[in-house]
Amino acid sequence: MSRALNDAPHVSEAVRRKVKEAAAALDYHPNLAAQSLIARRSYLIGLTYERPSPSYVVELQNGALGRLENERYRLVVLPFNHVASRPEELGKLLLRAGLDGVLLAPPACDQPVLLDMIERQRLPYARITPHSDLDRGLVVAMDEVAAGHTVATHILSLGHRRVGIILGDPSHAASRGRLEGYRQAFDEAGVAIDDSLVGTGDFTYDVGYRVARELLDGPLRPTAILAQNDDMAVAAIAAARDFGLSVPQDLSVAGFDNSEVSRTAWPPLTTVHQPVREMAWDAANRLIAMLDADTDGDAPRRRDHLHELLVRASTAPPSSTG
Amino acid sequence: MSRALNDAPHVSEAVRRKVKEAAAALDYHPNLAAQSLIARRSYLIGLTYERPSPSYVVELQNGALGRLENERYRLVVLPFNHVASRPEELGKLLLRAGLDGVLLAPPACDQPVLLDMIERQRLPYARITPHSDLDRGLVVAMDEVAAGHTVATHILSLGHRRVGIILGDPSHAASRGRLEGYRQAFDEAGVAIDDSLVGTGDFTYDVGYRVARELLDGPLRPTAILAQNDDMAVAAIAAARDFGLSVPQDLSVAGFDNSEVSRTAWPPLTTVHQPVREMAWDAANRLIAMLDADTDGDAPRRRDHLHELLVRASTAPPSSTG
DNA sequence: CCTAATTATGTCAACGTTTACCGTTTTGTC
DNA sequence: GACAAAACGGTAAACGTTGACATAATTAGG
Repeated sequence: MSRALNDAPHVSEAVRRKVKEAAAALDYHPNLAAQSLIARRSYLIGLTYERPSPSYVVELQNGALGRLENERYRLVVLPFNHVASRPEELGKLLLRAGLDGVLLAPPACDQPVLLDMIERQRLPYARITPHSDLDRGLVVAMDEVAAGHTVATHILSLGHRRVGIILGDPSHAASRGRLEGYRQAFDEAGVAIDDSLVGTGDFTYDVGYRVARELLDGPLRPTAILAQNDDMAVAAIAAARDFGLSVPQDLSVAGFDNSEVSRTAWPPLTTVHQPVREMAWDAANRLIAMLDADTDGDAPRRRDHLHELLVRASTAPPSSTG
Repeated sequence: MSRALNDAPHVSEAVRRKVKEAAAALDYHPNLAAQSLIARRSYLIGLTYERPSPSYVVELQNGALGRLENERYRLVVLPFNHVASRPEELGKLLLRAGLDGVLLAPPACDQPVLLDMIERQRLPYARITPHSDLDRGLVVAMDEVAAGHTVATHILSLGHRRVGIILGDPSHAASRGRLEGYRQAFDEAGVAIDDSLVGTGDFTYDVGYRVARELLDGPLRPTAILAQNDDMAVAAIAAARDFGLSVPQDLSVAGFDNSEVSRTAWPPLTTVHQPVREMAWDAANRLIAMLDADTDGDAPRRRDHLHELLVRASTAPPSSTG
């Protein structure tokens, strides 16, 4: 009888114990489908993301799992590539997955079409570091502009003036936000951004490597490179090595994300710590709070997490010969 | 009516079309809990693994997801640390998760207690690269001994004789298997393994770094290091740098796994490609074949995948001064 | 044109829980 | 010891599908 196992009131201790013993003896496990059916809950939380670096995915996942650990909720992973070009497909996938709620990482969290779909079906969702429509749904954010500003200021204050920039995938709004932060820092320092030193990557090592080579091979070789994630920053270091440049003496390189590779690279990367794990935890936390409360009115809908500049060995003042 | 939507026979085209239109208009989605209840299936596949490198996790996950992509099955991730010391807890977790089947990565796949539990509850499972009880359950394997043999032979054939070894976590049977392969190769070459040059790591960068420093600081500095995964191999390169040794001139380093870091490290690592993604795909494939067939008799229970030695720039013959 | 076969549609039990309800027993109070 | 109140245990409806079965409508064959 369900009352005994679920510690409901109005049941004697003796009976409760006997039932629990019998259940244990028979290795009885309640049927989750039946429970779901009656509770109108699947106790499944979805996590959708798009092909970024392994360390990012794992951080994201671990953050969410950390919050779910002692809950009934389970995490279903639903990676999906090229959301920008086919948001409805992802929407269908999510709606068919029978989820109670979904965590949307970039760039899916910035697809209005997708948000429309899942709102229409009343599927609760939390957005991790979105960059548009910040008033929609639960939002867990990092101020990308401020983060970009911080790292660019670091480079400029070291004295660099010819600064190369490797942008991330243009479909990720993070790329634009960080660039905007760079711009502000450059403006404040009275330095102009040289468009010929701005290259577009896609957050992968390989493309980052190609773009870095182009920057270093150009007429105005930069003395520093701002890469929009760590993988591309590591690629820039590899490219520098090809040109016989040592980091940070001949070229400073700064990354973004504080991923594992930024620690294990040589030299260790100056980077910006994105508290991905904490943000994912927070997103899961707020999502399940909303699910369990069965109300979505009161809680603050947006929460900002702080970035942190980690100055390591890959940045230094430009050499006098530079 | 379910007949119309599920394309069952005995329903007129006209009715079928009308029902489907109405369903689409109302954004109707069948309730998965009710379907699960009657089908006695949750259409959930679990994946459990233990805190290894991000790239390994992502490969594993992507392999499994690749197979599940166009199936009804969804993937639930269930990482779990320190299985060796508490296998029953993982067993309970898995049994309570309401899964149709589970993919077990190391070291969970080598816990007899765990296998006993999930067998008793008739939870189908596939084991990815297990090392003991190879006749239990569905097995997707790589011959670790052969792989260890291959990489050790490579190092020996370059002429190295003083070879340091950094083992992985002892609770992973892979560590023992690879070491056994090293032994065979050393025996064949008539070279003895110097126990003072064997250190025990745990597959992490940090511990690998510490162990590598100890090896390089000892009385008999090795001319080559065999690390049992790439993260520790990269750590060994960093340690070598601390001692003013360049790789591969003064020290050869070989890793294991062909993880992303092995490509992006400098110099790029000689390593052994473990077809993790393919094995995970295969494990998922065989598992769902078993689930869908509702029989577990006929298919071969074990399948071996091939390793591949990738010789890159981190290994070279020992310098004459060595 | 009638019967039989075929095809289409409607009905209802079943899946395994939870919860509300109702009847019974125990406990407490005067 | 009688009564009210509280505690307990049993029963049955409900959750949203599927699939077996029954019934109704159509078609084919004699």
